[in-house]
Amino acid sequence: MSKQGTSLTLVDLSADTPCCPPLAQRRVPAETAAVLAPAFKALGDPVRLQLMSMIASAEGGEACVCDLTPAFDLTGPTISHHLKTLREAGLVDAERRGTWVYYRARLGILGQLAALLAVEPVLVA
Amino acid sequence: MSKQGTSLTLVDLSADTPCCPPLAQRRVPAETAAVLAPAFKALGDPVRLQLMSMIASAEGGEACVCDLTPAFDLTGPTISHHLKTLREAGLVDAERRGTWVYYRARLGILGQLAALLAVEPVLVA
DNA sequence: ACGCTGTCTTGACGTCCGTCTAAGCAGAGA
DNA sequence: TCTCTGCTTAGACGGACGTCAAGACAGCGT
Repeated sequence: MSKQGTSLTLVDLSADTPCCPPLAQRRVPAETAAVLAPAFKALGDPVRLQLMSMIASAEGGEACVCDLTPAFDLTGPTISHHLKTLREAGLVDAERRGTWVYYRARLGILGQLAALLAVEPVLVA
Repeated sequence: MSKQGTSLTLVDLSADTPCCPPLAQRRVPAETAAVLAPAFKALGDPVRLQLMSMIASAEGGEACVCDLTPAFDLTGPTISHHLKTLREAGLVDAERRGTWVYYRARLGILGQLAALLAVEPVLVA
């Protein structure tokens, strides 16, 4: 987890990096913004926001693509494309188990984004 | 700026609407996603994320365009365009006082977005 | 009143994004 | 092995986005 991964197209955002104080407390540096903005951009589409919610709120924290796809009036490839976007943003993980592919939310990343937007100091249980 | 925001294409997101439980607790409905996604999309650009942070973390909660613009290697109109995007997303308010225009962050909206992303229940003081 | 300074709007251009159809790949079952 | 089902990738197309240069508008100072 050394910080050498600067050439990544993908977001790093390992959960063990506390990442940053609230946006409203200290000005976000350019490099940090460059790393975090793609995550927000990934959530900036209604379909992906719903996908993210369906995955994160699913039983066991994971959802099958076969359950996600029929929830939208979109073709399979389009849903797959959106899931890939979420994956590349580091927001979800994919795992194939037999016939089906399951997606699991990275709650740590989600929590970091929440902390960044938090106005009041966030108290975590 | 006589726009009072009644016929809106703009996001409503009034601070008095609790809006929604955490994304990871209950599935976000399509209409809610359609309203919230533009706010995340607005934060999905490194420049706007920095602008948002600079405004929210500024003294008195507001920042002058004349302070924001020179912080980037971008032209004035481009910064103005990004600020308009933040304004239309309901994330900031603009006010002209004499020569300069000041932008103020809508912390309530920011807090709602944070609450939506929150994984653990958020305790607000 | 006049010009000056600061900000916003307009119009344009290149790139990226969301969506589709068609094709490719991976497992499961017969 | 062959085929069927489920998911992803590839290619294409229309629309939206980020950026800039040029022009327009609003206040201030002389």
